[in-house]
Amino acid sequence: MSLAMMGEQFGWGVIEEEAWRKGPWTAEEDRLLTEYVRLHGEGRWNSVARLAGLKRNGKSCRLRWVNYLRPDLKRGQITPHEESIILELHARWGNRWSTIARSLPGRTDNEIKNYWRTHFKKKAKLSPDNSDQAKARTLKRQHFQQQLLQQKQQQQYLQLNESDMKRMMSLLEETEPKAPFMPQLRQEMGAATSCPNMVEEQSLFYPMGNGNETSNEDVVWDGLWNLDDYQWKLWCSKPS
DNA sequence: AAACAGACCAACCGCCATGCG
DNA sequence: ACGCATGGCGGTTGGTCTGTT
Repeated sequence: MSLAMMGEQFGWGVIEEEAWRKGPWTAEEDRLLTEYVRLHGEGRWNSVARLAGLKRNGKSCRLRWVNYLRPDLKRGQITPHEESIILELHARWGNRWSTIARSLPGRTDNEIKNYWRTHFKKKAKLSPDNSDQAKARTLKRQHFQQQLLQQKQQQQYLQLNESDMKRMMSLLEETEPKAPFMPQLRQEMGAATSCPNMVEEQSLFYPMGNGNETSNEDVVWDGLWNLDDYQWKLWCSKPS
């Protein structure tokens, strides 16, 4: 007899299924969770589930909020600059995604993890020709998704009321000083990071720019697309 | 046009650390 | 000191979409 059948026979499988919902979140669930967090703040995730009337466990609620519903999330495609930071920090820290994410405000560890896995883990295995094709395909896809996202964000902004805006601003103010890419700090520390391995061990300085940087840097990173791990480490250890 | 392969990403799972009674 | 609850993290899975054959 399977576990499922036993559960059905004795009832507990059914009870369990009723207790916690799984799978994709509905718009209504998102609304309930967002509303609850807006009123009571983050934390106590198990209570959130109960008090907000959600049939989701605390873990699921936290994950949904952190990875998808948080108002300070940046969303949209990773910029070349962010990409360089991800590569750089991954070379330094390995798969410590949450640590890497802290240096990229508005990005989640899950997002970075997914990005790295799809863009870099397999990238090294591809031949140059396939790599070009894949990149072109990815860019095309990203462009399309970006358009959709912009439309969605515009709609969301229109729906934001004043209190939402205030909350967002206070969140930004809270996170701003912790951001590791403050130009004045960079000056004070005299950091010159023309090569990834020259970043300070604990103090990180990553000017994010506006995502429109192109030209030389893009050319450099285009070349890096095809580096495998070993080549990448060699490149990192190059004197500038 | 349909089948297939690969890319992408949301969500789940298991483990570990921490805080609290 | 111990056990429990909770939150955080990294790895993995599964569904969907898109491009290729």
